[in-house]
Amino acid sequence: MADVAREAGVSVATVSKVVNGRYGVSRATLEKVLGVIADLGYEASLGARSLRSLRTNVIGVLVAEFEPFSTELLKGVSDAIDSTGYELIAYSGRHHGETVGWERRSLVRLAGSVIDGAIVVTPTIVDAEIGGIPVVAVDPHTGPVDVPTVDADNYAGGVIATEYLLGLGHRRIAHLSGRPDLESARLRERGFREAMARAGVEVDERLVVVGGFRAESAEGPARELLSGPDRPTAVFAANDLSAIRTMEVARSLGLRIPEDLSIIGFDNVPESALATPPLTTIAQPLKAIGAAALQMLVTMLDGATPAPAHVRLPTTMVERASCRAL
Amino acid sequence: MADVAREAGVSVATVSKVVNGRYGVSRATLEKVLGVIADLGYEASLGARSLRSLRTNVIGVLVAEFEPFSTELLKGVSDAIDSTGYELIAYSGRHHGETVGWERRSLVRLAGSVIDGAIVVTPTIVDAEIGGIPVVAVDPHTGPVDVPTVDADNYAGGVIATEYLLGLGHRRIAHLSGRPDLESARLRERGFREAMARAGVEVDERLVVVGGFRAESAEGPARELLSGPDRPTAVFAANDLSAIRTMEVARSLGLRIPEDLSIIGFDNVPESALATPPLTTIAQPLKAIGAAALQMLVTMLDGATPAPAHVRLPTTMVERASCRAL
DNA sequence: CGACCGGTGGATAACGTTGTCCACCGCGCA
DNA sequence: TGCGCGGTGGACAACGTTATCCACCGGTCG
Repeated sequence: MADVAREAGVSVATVSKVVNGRYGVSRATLEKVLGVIADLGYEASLGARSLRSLRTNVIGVLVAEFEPFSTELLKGVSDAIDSTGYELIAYSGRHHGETVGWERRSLVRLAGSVIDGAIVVTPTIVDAEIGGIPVVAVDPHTGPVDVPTVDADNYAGGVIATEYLLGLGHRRIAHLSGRPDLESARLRERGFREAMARAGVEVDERLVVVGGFRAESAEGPARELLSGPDRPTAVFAANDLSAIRTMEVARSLGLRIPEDLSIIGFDNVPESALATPPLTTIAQPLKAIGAAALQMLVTMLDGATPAPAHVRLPTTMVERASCRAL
Repeated sequence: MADVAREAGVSVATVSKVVNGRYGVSRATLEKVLGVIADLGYEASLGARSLRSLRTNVIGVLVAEFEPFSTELLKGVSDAIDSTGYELIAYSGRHHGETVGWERRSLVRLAGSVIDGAIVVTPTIVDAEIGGIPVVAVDPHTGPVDVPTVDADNYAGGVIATEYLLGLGHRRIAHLSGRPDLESARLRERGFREAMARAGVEVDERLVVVGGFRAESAEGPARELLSGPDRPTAVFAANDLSAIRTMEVARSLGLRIPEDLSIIGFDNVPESALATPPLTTIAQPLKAIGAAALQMLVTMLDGATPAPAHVRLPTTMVERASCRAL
């Protein structure tokens, strides 16, 4: 900045004013300084700026890991950020095998020097303010908290999936549930039970088993479910990964899909469209979730309180070929 | 830091020494200070630190966009970084529709205040040093440059794929090539031609068409290739996306795979395993590439020159079910 | 017994920016 | 003509950290 000032024949203070679009500088000086900045390719030091002004115009997205879910979300945030004037960095905090407290530590480190606010996409929840910066949580897995949140309507998704199967005439419907410690999984199961109850169909508890959210963890329970004496005609799996694995298990048991068994998943991951047969599933509007979270965070950065503090976006069904009418 | 110093009854200078593991602090003071730091949850301000010491211990990965390719690579870097003592941030630079120069601008902004070095995963290449920080390029698309680079052996991959098809007895082999402006695509085609020449099989130029790297761009050329009078018995597609679309086109033309047409792809994207039939393809060691790039960058950060300056990792074939012997 | 030396901790000056004053200059109005 | 005022630019002190000194203290060696 000193270089720019010298080259333009003004003081650093004036350059600072120009850079920050402050009032009190004549048009002639403004253009002169702007010209020099362009010539020299000057970029303000983020560190020094934040040190002084406590603002960096950068927001961070903290993810547990870079996988399809968080990546798609990131894309949503990335698309939406252009209009806000903020920059975006993504940050994966899990390190050194520490499993607890890393979110907080990661956030604190960047807060107050690199980022003005954060969107956290992690299972364990944090406070509404960490290191003095506002935080929005996406898909919080641990129930109601005081942090502003954005998530998909997992409950409604469970209802939609179940009602779809009921509408196709199925009555013996199994639910391969997700990780019981995660709120999203519990909500999907609640939706399932609610839809069954509303339709007056009793849930056979032997048909509700925990499958987790990974293919491997679902394999055993799926096999158990399908090799019993009185097997279901349809399965609502808590996510696509377990649904796809369930299809494979079914095939290995000689069951055809959807002729002998209907399966519906949750999440609409890219693979589900390519599975054999293509998987009918419930889609989460990941990009919209990312965009909404960003919007809330920007509101908070402007000093306002986002209303509502908890946004729940609708889930929709993607009908493919893994279910059939009974 | 002042708080910590007061609480521990020492000066800020001493706290700084403790934080940085500098010599000249007694064990007693060390532990005292460490204890207070833990109590207060103190985290050094990255901005201030870099302002003074020109080091942040953070390296950045600059990607054009968050898609499967860069995400997998990111995971490789992320896995490898634990042992280095550096932190990782990812950064997507494309903004506001600017298509040129954004890499440089993004890098300069973060350089010198946030990151100590960068791994760039972008098509257009940059200088070896930007804003004074070292840079490693991954999969540079524009041929030899003076930046240290890491990429997969696209040429050998082309050879392997073609020789595989030749070994299955195919002679009329088509190549659906990638974006001609990208070095990786040209190398894959070179590998194809070399393998054909070595086997003494002449390339029918009508069977070499540009398909690009996206499913949509490949559809037309694929259809043209397969509906001609003297259609090929095998297709080597420049990437999996175009290969999968080619399979769909083939099916729509009444061709069975692999009975009537063998297809091999490139990249081994997750979808390829789930395609119908599962796609035989050439895999790039994405995680290894990320890890190698990180290793080179760390070497450069230590002041050394990485040797060799260009690392080329081997591609391997993943044999699935989309090819058969003639 | 005195000087030196290793070991320890502190004072202090940067690093590059921004916000707050303050000074100056020319013009209009009393 | 003198005073005030708006418009412009600059001086200067922070922000939180680190590197470079420098001071002190106890012990040891000559």
